[in-house]
Amino acid sequence: MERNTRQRAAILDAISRAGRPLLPREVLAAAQRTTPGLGIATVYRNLKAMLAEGQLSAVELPGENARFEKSGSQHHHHFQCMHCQRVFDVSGCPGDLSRLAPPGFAVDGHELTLYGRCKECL
Amino acid sequence: MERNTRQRAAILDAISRAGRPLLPREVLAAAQRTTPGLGIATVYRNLKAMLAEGQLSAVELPGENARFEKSGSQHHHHFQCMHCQRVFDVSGCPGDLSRLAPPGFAVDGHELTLYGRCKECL
DNA sequence: TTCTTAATGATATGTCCATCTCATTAATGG
DNA sequence: CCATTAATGAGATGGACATATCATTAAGAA
Repeated sequence: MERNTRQRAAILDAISRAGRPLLPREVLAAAQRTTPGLGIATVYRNLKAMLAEGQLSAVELPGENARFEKSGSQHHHHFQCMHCQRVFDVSGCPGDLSRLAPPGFAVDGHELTLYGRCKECL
Repeated sequence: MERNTRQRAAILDAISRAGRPLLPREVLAAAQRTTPGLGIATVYRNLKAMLAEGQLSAVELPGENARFEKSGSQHHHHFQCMHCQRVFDVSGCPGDLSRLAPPGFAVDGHELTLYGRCKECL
């Protein structure tokens, strides 16, 4: 990944514009609007590369494949719409949750997912 | 699933004794101790059936396959050890998290996963 | 105990996602 | 503008999990 290709730019642009974590197939669909002919293999290749470079972050939700969003935003969590299945960022965080763990367990991270209906699906 | 087979009993017993959510392959391994020859297909069949009957509940964690635990326990969350990968129940809950969602979004559920080291892996 | 047939066990098959292969295309250096 | 070769696109292949198939076994009724 040493060249700036149209495809790579289109992929990053698609994720940036979305403003929410996208599945590889969503990235493909979005990027194909500016770059017809774009292949799924190229999407996976670039997602993997940009992940390694730290340009993108992976978002894993229960029972879902990894989604990708731009890195840089601070600690946050996610909301999944139970109707359209799309995932959105949520800014807040309940804070320290160590107290919830059983005695003798060391907590050093957490993931939180909210479920419900997004604005468009209400 | 209308008959009480040794296999079915062994599967439920394995999950009960574990006291934590088990992966299908963990269920197989545990149940084979009392029922050698038990097949993975039987495990999947019975997990699915007991899930449908409400006897078991599925536990989905980010990036993980579904695990299974006995139903009945009240609202709770899970802890995954980053060393042994095992999953444990945690009793508490941070409470109402609706406030975290973006305006116009309706929250009606949440999942929380804690990560760290379990007692045995510290 | 015998009979009926649901359930099992071994393995084939299916599914979904991700990666690999390789001929072709196109991004940079000169 | 050319030459070099990284990157792409199409499709094959891989891998992990889950389900389907079917001959065999065994649970439960009589």
